[in-house]
Amino acid sequence: MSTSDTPTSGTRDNFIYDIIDEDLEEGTYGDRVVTRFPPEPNGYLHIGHAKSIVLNFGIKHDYADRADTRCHLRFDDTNPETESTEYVDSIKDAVQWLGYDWEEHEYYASDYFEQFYEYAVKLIKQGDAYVDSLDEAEIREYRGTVEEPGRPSPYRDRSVEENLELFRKMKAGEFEDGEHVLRAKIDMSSPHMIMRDPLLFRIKHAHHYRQGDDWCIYPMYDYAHPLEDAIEDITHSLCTLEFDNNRRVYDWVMEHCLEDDEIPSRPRQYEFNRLNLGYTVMSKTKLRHLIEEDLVGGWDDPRLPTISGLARRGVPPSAIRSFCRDVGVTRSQSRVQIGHFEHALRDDLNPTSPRVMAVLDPLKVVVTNWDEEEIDWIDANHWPRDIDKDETRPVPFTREFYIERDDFREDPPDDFIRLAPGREVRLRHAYFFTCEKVVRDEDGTITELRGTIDRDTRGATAPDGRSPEGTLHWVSASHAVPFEARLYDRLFEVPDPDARDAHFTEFINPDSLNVRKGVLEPSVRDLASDQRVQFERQGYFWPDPEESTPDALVYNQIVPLRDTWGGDEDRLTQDELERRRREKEKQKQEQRQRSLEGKTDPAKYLDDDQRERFERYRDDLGLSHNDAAVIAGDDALADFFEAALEQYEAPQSLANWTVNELLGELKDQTIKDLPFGPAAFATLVHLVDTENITNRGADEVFDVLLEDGGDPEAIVDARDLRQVDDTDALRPTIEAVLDDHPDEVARYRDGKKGLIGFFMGQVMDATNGAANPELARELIQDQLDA
RNA sequence: UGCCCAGUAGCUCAAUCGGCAGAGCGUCCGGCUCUGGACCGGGAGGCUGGUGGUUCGAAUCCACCCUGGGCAACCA
Repeated sequence: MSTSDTPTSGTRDNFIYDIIDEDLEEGTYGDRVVTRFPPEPNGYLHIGHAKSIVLNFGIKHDYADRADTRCHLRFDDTNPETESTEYVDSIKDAVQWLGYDWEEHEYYASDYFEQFYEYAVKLIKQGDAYVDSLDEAEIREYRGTVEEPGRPSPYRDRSVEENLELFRKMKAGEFEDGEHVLRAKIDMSSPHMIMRDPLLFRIKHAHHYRQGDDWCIYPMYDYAHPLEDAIEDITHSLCTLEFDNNRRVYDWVMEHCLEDDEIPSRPRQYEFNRLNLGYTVMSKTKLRHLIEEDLVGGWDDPRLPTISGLARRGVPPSAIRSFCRDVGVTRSQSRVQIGHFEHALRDDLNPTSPRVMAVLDPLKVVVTNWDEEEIDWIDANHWPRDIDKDETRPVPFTREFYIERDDFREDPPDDFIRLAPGREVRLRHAYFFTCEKVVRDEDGTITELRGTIDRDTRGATAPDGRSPEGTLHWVSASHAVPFEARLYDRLFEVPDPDARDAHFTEFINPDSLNVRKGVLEPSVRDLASDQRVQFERQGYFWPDPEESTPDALVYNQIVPLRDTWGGDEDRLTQDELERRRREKEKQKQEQRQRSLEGKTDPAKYLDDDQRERFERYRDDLGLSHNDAAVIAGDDALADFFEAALEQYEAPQSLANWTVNELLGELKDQTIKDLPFGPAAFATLVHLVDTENITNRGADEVFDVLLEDGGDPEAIVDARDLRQVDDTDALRPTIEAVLDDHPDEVARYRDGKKGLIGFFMGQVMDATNGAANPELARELIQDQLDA
């Protein structure tokens, strides 16, 4: 994995980049690639927004060498009631902190209010919008439900003049809130709820933080957002999956507001999966709840996933960037494990954080063979050997020092490699130490350890080559710098606190903040106040920017080191993996059962006429049950099929092509719009049946037909697609393919039989799909087994 | 039969418009080591949600079904 921001192969590739590549190739937007990050200034940004920021600004950087790129920062401030300048500023801080620069492209939706109004007037004039005077409850009622169609509002057919006049008055402030709204006139019976005449403008006599009291009508998101994109000449408008449905209105607004010549290069919306992190909450309301109830310290509490919280905790922006690139941009919902995030942090911090020693829970150790006054200043490297840096700092070794209480066990388990009575350990950078005596107070608590060091082991290596298994960090007692360490753990005890029956605060982890009074080695005084460091064997830390002072140092734990020894109970054990595998297998079984039980006959959905047709297809024409039902159930398809049948009387062949090939192309066009008719279709199928062309060749002809129409025979001749089923003609091609791929041949002969598909593909490509596949397969097999 | 989206290794994602099912993380084992860290090497882990169909060939195309999520705000 890479920690740099230069896009590396693998991490930058996602379906959006594919789309951009294609647009660049086809010149949809010339050489422009313009994205935008459009937050509403009504809350603080969190790591979920970071993913969007990294995506949008990342595109600007990644395509800079090939295209004219920009990324706008746009405040989507169309709702005066919740927005404020305070949020605008915090959002700008967050974007900058993440390392991105919007340059002069800082925009506000509220600056476009006049244009939104003008476009609305245009819609009204076109008859595409109307003023509705139903109240809120009535509008809801008229809209219907997901199962029942809506009904048109009684005001739906007001004249253009009346609508214009009312809308003007709405703007002029002549009505109260809620008296009227402006609606798009689309389709009240649409199966898509969003298209049942969506609201465009509502009346709101409210003070806007930027526009003051200039406006009393405010546009809705579905109307404003596409126009904002269009006004700014955005090319790729990226948003999260839950806006998928809204894309229909987005497209509608584009097509009804823009001029015809603007349509081809209009912005298009693409949806990607939002970031869900385990063991935390991300919604604005839940975050606000935590703060208002004093369950955390504020928006910048280091346990929060807010950008300000992460920044205060010490997470480097570069780590967030690489994490966001790592999690992937797809269309499938997902929840990312917190361990993934922590890995990204360590990966970023490891090569950039100098090592120092800190003891968080001190236990005093006295070296009985070391004088009170003697100080050995050791030149200790800030970096481990595998990092290519070598600054050092002086570390004092003295008679008394502290070690971590945890690092000593009086009665250690077998796999414990640290200090125990009579055992020798290595003191990092210093000497080997052997524990000889345990001192305790009257309660039995250990207060002190006594023992000796081996003076020959200075530099922590022994001349005789012995090497203790354990290495401990330590801090000289006489030179110790006291400090406070704040250790943070996940805020919630469950991975999905917001998806449970109980209120999410029930799952708050009581130990999410753990404060320790510890000691630091003196060299930390020489570090910059914002220097991130690794406390050896513990984790990455930095001074709290708000509360740490030179006299009272406070360090935040950014992330602990990976710990492979005991302790961590939610690590995935082998048993747990096995259990999950079994669970998954079981669920699959159950699902198989259910899906078998739920299976219905497609003929069940046919009406009487269709059923009659279905029976005729099945009984008279001998079509398979399924094909008969599919074709009979679609009137236009059935007409097409029957027309083709008059041309060429091969029912099942035509049915196969109709169902399996034609139907697949009919997702975004109708039969009427096809550039070819049933006759051409029948000819094509006939060519296949008579073995004039292969199925693969037929696919190619079909593609041409779909694109430009034409005569199949002519296409076959023009492209030289006639089937080759002559062994002598094929053999040289096959030999050439095998010669060109000696590695694959070797692997095939080694047992990787799946490669036959690869060879077939090569041969079919080489012959432009004309080779008789059965024959080709046979010949390839012969050659390979020879 | 409301509409839309998605189901690939434990997790996050790939698979060049039908042609070798792969990568990172995690896990296990080994190596290295003055951090139980980092790094290096290796292993395990898959009926591509299911059943049929089309095809020489299906994760990919078709049908039906199953599971999860989204959509019925004068929020965005």
